[in-house]
Amino acid sequence: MKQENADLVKIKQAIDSLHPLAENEWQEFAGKLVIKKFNKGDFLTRGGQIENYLYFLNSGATRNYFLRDGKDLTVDFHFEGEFVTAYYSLITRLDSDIFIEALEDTEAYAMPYKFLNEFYLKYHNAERIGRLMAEYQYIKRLRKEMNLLSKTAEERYAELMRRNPALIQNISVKHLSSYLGIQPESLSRIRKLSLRN
Amino acid sequence: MKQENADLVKIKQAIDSLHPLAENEWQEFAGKLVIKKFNKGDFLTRGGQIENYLYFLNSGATRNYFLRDGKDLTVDFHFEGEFVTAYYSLITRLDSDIFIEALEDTEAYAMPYKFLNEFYLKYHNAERIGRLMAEYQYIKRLRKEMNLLSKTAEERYAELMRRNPALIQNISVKHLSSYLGIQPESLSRIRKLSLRN
DNA sequence: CGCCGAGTTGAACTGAATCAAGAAACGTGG
DNA sequence: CCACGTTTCTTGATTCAGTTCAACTCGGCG
Repeated sequence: MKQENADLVKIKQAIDSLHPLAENEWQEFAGKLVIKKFNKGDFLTRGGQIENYLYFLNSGATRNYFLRDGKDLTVDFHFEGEFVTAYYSLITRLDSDIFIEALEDTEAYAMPYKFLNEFYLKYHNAERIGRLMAEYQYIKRLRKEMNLLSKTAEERYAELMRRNPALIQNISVKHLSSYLGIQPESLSRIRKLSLRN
Repeated sequence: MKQENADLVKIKQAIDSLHPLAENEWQEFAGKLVIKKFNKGDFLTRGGQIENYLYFLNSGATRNYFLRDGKDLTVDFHFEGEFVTAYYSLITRLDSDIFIEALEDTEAYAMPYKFLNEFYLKYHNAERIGRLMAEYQYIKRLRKEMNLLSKTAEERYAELMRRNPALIQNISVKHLSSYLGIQPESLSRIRKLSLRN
């Protein structure tokens, strides 16, 4: 009980940092949250299915990826304190191309789509949070697209290293390289070169 | 006057297709729209400035691009009946990296940021339209990122050709190639090969 | 110990970039 | 309407970043 409240504080802060909810709105929202636990390697969301949840990570880390010609291509990573979902599928109610896997043991609050949508319709504040969340997701995707268009693999790696050094510690070469849009061997070589500054 | 109403029908339809507005909401929105005309080559938005408008194109076409090492890289094209803006800057109120230029003579309705934001705050329906617009923008960016990660230049060209053949007619090789993330010479070669199927 | 998957290294290959030159299309002014 | 310069497009030759395939190293674990 105390445990659960401590976790709820984190998600409440994450929401309030976008836009504050009135107390009754928050209570209603929190009442619909479902706790979910995933072991390393489990799927939060599978490709070919419709996304039914918006997740908030209490602990752990996840990877959003898709498959193409048997290859596994990483779109994004998420960590404790962040929202995750197969956003495209959540919005469109079409089958997801995106898989979300737990990179380590992960605990999340899940908000079912049905309630999320009702919540958007019922409360203007909720709708605003939905807008801000979508806008924030948009910005992430645009930045990454701009990087892919304008930078070499080496520059993309250097930038990632600068902006998110923790990521480079914890994520496998295989996953990092597919996030950067290159092969593991190439990342390995880039790393070797970048060591001697 | 009749002319103006004819144009307003288009933007009203575009909005209603996201989510309908009440009559009074629409009247208030329409009252804030400013007509702007651009000659071919004019800028709707310049890099280094804060985006102050959400545009709706009554006619014409635009290109969103950014500069890097003197190179000019295309993020997106927009045509009659679509909304355009330097979305990142509009949202964050930070300087835009994105330039928007008119590819031909273009007429647009412009909604000033100040009013747009007030409109979001004042009406739940408006906020919802803002959310849906952001979600739609997100989807476009995700799709393009997935293409850049997973497909060769040739595949990206073939897909674009399939989905948007008009674009290939009207847009210069220089702009199309930078949208695809390749050099004009490469696109020229891809085109030659794809002629003999 | 010995296996196994992840990471690294090497060598050959390839898709696309770059550099350079020519051809076609375009606009502007006479 | 033509002539000119300018930009855009194409083609060729070369280079290069990153891929592919294969072999080897390393650390963890049964």
